[in-house]
Amino acid sequence: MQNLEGNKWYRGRERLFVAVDCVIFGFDQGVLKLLVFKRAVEPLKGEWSLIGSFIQEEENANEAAKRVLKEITGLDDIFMEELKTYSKVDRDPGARCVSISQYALIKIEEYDKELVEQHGAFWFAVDSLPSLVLDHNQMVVDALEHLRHKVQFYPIGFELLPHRFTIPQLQSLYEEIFQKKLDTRNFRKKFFSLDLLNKTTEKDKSSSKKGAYLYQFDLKKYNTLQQSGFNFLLLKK
Amino acid sequence: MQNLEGNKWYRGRERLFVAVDCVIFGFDQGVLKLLVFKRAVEPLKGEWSLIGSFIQEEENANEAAKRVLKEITGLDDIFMEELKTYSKVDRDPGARCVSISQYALIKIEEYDKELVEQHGAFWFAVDSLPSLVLDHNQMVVDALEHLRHKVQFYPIGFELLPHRFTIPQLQSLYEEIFQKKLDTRNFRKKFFSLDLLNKTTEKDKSSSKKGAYLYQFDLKKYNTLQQSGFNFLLLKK
DNA sequence: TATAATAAATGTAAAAAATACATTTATTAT
DNA sequence: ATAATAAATGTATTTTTTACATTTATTATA
Repeated sequence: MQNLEGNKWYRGRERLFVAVDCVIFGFDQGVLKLLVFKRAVEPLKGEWSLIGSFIQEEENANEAAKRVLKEITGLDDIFMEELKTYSKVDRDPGARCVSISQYALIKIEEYDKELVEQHGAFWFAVDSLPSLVLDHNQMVVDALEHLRHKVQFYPIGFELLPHRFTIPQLQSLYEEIFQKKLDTRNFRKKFFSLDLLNKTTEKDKSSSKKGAYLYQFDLKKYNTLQQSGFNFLLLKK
Repeated sequence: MQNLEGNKWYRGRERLFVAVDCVIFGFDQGVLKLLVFKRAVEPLKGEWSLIGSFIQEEENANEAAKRVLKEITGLDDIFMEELKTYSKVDRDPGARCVSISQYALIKIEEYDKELVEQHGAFWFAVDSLPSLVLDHNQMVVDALEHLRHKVQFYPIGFELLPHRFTIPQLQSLYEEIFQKKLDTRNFRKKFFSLDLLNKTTEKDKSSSKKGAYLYQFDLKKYNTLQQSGFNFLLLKK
């Protein structure tokens, strides 16, 4: 980093605390959940909060968020994107602090349950969240809105499902995200027409006698299609 | 602001410079343009740049961006939204600085031309921009991608047009944004079916002998429709 | 004052996509 | 063998999208 002495441009400018906060979604048995965190330290000890961190010297915002996610869940290599910046002057009564929210979609059966417990983190259904500190409830509302929009145009739903999943699981994910029942026949027709699912020969019999075939999302095919101007667009209405 | 002495939480945390940078779009005679700025002061004097500012003590990011926009263009009450945060450690060689990009859509005939000139700002067609400082070209690329997406789902195109505009103007705006010729008949049919345009009795004869009727966007109607789960969705492909 | 020139405005038929809707199938437990 | 359960499937109707060419209003000029 360059020596700033004598550089009028930076001299006297305010510097702010800059944090990231992670909105971590999981999909558990038909329910969309969020990982929230009971603060063990002051300030705001004992209150529910998203998981966050100040940005450190040697990392950018996304790296900070990934670091936090790794610390809490043990998970690496997760779908995570910046959402929005929260910069209201008084949003944090402790100090002037800007927070960059990042949302993550995780496969709920893969995270390290012990680690999560150690960090005082819990899963809540998104529709029955407790009151969170600062503007964290707003962050969740914004993240949900974004998720609902984005999931229609990009195949990110798979990030919330196991590597192999059934069509009923996939449908229930979309039903949960859109808060709307979908027709089985039309859902399948639509999804199969996209030609992005590979059927395996195995069935998941955990929720029926007949069992439902397991499928995998074909990311390579998607990438190829997308490059040629393909539109994922799942639901019109 | 609370006294932080004794508050372990903040003590020793790094503080960063936080700036906003404005990606200002305008639509001028069929061409999508961007307002860029020749720096008059060090550092990077003489180079092309987006217009930005450090966030000040008493303002949030959006307020900072609106302040800048007002200073440069004289315009108030402009469509402006946060886009993305740029936080790479070395993005600014002068100091560790995070920038929040904000994009604005302005009606190009309304800004204060003298003010703009005074500030060394110029309009460039987006497809022939000069090289900009830091990661500002990336900001523009990201803003364009966002604009292309958003304009399909939200009626923000009108922010770039005069209050009253013709259908040919509207169509050329979409053609310019999507970089694609559209069919006049289908374009009109689609737009009229949305029922969001009010036809006036006046014509604009500046580009044809016959003249084209002037229309206005009906924001109230849009708001009502949107609340009842309406989908703007302009183009499928 | 007729004609040429110019961009604006319009309609229809065919193809594709979305929707509504009910039965059969595979398997397990009794 | 039968009952129970969730998975899987097909078709007809409606809606939306697409492709495509001519007429209209006006001004300038011959």
